[in-house]
Amino acid sequence: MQGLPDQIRVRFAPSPTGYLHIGGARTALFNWLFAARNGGVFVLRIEDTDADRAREETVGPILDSLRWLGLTWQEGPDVGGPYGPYVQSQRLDLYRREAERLIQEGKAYPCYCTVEEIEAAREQARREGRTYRYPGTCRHLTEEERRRLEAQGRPRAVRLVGPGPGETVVPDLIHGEVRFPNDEFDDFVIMKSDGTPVYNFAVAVDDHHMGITHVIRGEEHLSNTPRQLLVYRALGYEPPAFAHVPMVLAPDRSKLSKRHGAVAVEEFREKGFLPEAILNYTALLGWSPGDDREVLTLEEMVEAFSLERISKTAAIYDVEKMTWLNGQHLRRADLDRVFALVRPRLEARGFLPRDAGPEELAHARAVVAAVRDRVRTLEEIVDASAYFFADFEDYDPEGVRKRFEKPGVAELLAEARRRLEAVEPFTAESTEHAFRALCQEKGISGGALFHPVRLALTGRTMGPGLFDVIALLGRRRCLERLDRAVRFIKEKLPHVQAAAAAGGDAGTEGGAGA
RNA sequence: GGGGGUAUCGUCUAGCCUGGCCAAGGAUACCGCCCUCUCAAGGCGGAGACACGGGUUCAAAUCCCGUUACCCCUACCA
Repeated sequence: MQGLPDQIRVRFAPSPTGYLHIGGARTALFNWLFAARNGGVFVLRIEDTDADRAREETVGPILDSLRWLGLTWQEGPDVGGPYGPYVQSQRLDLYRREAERLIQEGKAYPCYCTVEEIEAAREQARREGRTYRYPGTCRHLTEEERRRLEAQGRPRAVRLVGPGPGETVVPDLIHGEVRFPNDEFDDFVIMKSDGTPVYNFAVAVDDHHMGITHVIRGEEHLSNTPRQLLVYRALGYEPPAFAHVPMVLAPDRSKLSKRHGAVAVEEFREKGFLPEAILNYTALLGWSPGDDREVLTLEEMVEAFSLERISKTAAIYDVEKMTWLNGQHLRRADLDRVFALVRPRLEARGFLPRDAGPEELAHARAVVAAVRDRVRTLEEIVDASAYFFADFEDYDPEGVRKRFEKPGVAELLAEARRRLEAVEPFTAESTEHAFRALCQEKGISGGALFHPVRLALTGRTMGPGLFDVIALLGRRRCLERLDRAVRFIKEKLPHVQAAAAAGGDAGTEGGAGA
């Protein structure tokens, strides 16, 4: 890499909203990847200068989600670092000092206009169809006027002296040079009258004082960047490089928010998503590795990452594809880790005692191994393995129609039961052998036996290979469930026997035929 | 209203800078076939897009202009 500073420093700067959503996670990931790729430092900073927002909500969940994803930071509110504190509300002195300096240098000035006065003027302008710009009322106040206004107890905000004519251009690594006419910018407030900084001021001050070299953030900040550039210029600081990444939108193309169902990383975690899948999926939202790979590990992403390969178009996030990717990672993941992740879920459902012994654990682990290839999330593993741990309630209705409502099924299942009772040892191999022999004798196909047995054993029509199911269930449970099925057919489906006797294939509502 | 950004299959994207290799590639989702005791997985196939209109050029998804749509900013929110 050439032309880059000795030490790349990037940051992720969330405000305390109480949760980390997919879009934020992706912004954090892009920063993290950029740092990792270039041997840089990833800094975490909390932007909590908005009193209203910061009050109730917390940063805790955001840090938790980041940590869970594995997007660790070298400097941040919890671990500290040489440029701390990393929470804006603890850096007020800095902002005040910088603002005062600008006032001394004539690049900013105190403003005593009240919010109400400004509101009124803005409203008036709107009625007249004009664009409101702060007229610079307080810009040329004499010392005496200032003292007088101050004496009146007027609130004192600080405004930056706006730019002269011309344009401000934002050099952006993704968008190229974006030009903004300067008459767009008036003397905007940099310090509120309550002594806290305004976002556009605080970011610029912090990014400079924290030595940030590359600002990688959402595109919604692109329009604000010229204002920040104005702050850099006034302060006499060299601005960092900017890269505005396209936004992540909800399925209805609107901005991501809680009301769109699952958008928070924490929710996906609860639903049984793997962190690497979320990382993989969000990376693909606006970035591609340059070849046709889609299932990528973090390491592979680091190796392939570059800002140049980030697209400019907003992306709508699609849970379906993320779920597919999760399945891919679930299959590739180490079985012991998957089991460790599923275990608490099994315990929560009462499928596995919390003090399970080695034998029980080994069995549960084998169940997970058998089931994980056909599901996409951890929670689905639990759903798919329920019948291995507890008796199921009902048989799948469609399965009953297709597999139980056949003449002679009860007898067939009874015979299967006898074979299972006798087979030795009780393994997948030997039971399969015994069942195939039975089919041979009866002159029926494998399916004719396997399907009803599966339904009898699991209540379902789908699942792992039947003989794996049998071995995992164990002899006792198999026999019990086969008995139960025979009873069920005889008691609940007497018409099947009757129909068999009458030689008819009783009333299934036939399809329209192709 | 003003300023800015973006526009390729439903969705995520490759291609665009360095026009021709693009009768536009991959993925997901959907449909079908194969495999198979089922469901998945896997393999194969199908359907599905260059927003619109003008240019420039022998040639445009790629360059230029305009239109439209969507998003962002325009706060003493971040």
